[in-house]
Order: sequence, then C-alpha cells, then structure tokens
Amino acid sequence: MDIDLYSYFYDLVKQIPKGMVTTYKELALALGDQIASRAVGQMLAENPTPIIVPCHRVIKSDGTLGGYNHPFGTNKKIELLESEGIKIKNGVVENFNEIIFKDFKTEFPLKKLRNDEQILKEKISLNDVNYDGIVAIDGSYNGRTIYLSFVKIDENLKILDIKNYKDIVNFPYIPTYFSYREGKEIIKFYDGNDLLLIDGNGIMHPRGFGLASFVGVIKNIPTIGIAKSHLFGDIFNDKILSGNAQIGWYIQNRYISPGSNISMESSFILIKKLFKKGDPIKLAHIYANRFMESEQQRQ
DNA sequence: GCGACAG
DNA sequence: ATCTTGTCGC
Repeated sequence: MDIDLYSYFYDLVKQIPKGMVTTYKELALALGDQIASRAVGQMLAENPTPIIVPCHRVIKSDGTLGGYNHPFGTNKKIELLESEGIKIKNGVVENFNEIIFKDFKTEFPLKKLRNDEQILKEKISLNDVNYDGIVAIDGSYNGRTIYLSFVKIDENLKILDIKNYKDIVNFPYIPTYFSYREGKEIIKFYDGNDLLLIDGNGIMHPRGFGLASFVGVIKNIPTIGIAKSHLFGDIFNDKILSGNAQIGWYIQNRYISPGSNISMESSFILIKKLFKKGDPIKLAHIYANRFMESEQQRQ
C-alpha cells in the first residue's frame, strides 16, 4: 500500500462543514491513530491551498484555537472562523461540543498500515546471513524533499562509495510510523546485498516493527537500527528489554536493534567494532546534509 | 507546569 | 529533522 498521506489528509480536512470545527486529535483519529496529532498540525502548516482546504476550522482539543501559518497568525484564524458564524470568547470556541465535527468519511489509513505490518512482521528473522558490505544510510529533509545518502564503509569506517538520491516524500513524520516516510524512500533507491545501518529502530519498536525491520524484511537483507533517542523498551545496563525478552542494546548513548536477517549478538559485535572508530550514522548524516546543501546551491 | 513523542 | 497549527500523563 503506497498511500499519499498528505493528499488523503487534505481531503479529510475538506469534509469539515462551514460553521463547524474539528480538532487536531479528531483528524488524527480519522487517519487511524491519535499519535498523529502533531503531524496533523504540521501538515496543516504546510497546507498548499488555504481556504480551499479549510485548515482554519481545526482547533485544539481543549477548545482553544491553536496556531495558524499566516502573517497575522491566530488573529487571522479568529477572523475566518467568526466570518463563518463561530463565536469565540477569550480565545476559546463557544458551544464547542455542539459544533465539533467528528463524522469523517475515512478508511483509517494508519490502521490499514498497522494491519499490513502484521503480515510483514512474521518475516523478521534474527538469524545471521551473508552480505557483501556495510552501508550506512541517513536522510536530510527540507519540507517534503528528502536528500538520502547511502555511504558504503569498511569495518574501520573507511568510505568506499557514496550514492545520493533526492525525492519528494508523500508521508509526514509520525511517531512509530517512520517506515512510511523514510523506509519507502530507502526501498525505492537501494539495490544490493549489503548490511544496512539505518537511523531509527529495528525490532525495538512498540509494534516490534521499526524502520530497519521494514527495510530488512522488504529487501530481504540484514539491517540494524541505530537510534539517537529512546522510543521503546526498558534499559538495563547495556541491554534493552520488553518484558523478559531482549529487544536491543544501549551502546555509547545509542539505541541499537536488529532489523532483520541478523542476530542480536552479531548486531552487538559489529556495532561495538564500528563505534570504536566512530558513529556510521553520523557519517552518513554529514553526507546527506552536504548533498542537500549542494542541491540547494544549484537553484 | 514539564517532559515524552525513532527522524 | 527542523524551527514550530498537539496531546497526554505525571
């Protein structure tokens, strides 16, 4: 399923009738997961066609207005809402409960993605396989444009090859749904039989299926997730657990987990070895940024 | 009121 | 990852 979540979302916003409002949370629920609330705000901020897509009709769950991307900011939002008959007092919408629109016609796309994951997740293997080389991957973003770098390295972090790709993403960043933003892009451009080091998590994920697992299963190659911050699991010294089961490692302030086609133990040994020389994701990040800046120079 | 929230 | 249209739980 390759959904353009931006388009799907703007179509949802168009359903809010004049004279009514909805909330960021209700739109997130219509997408299929409340965790997308902030992404709703982000997509509204990027609304390419204000008024046509009536983003001014979206307010916060407590009845206050929330932001508006306009030189006059929230004042413009108030003006638009009042012109549609909405009463606002002290920055709060009156009769909030009577005029809140919740009846979206939707197929809950994020729920669909979660269902699809259940099938893919069965294909995760934590058995070691052979691979050609090691490739570290990172993406830099400017709005909806991604600049992706694939940096082939040896075990001493010596750079052997660099490949860069530029694309427009069709999915916002939503916590725990990072696969559908960056993973789709990695899958689109990567071709080979290397071990991939990916900026995010593998099996160390609330649904056991993070970005590195998504890529590892779909490409059927070994992948390791390397995250800079904590998403899921309980840290005990250098191990990260979910219940009794180990799901990852905490090494040098990084959150490491196998994606697929590699064992927990091999992930540890390889990452330990690489980290003695440096952080491969940081390396890929430098090249992704450099690529982004050089492309922007070309304008 | 402050921190979480993979990037 | 950027540079700010959220929500929940402590």
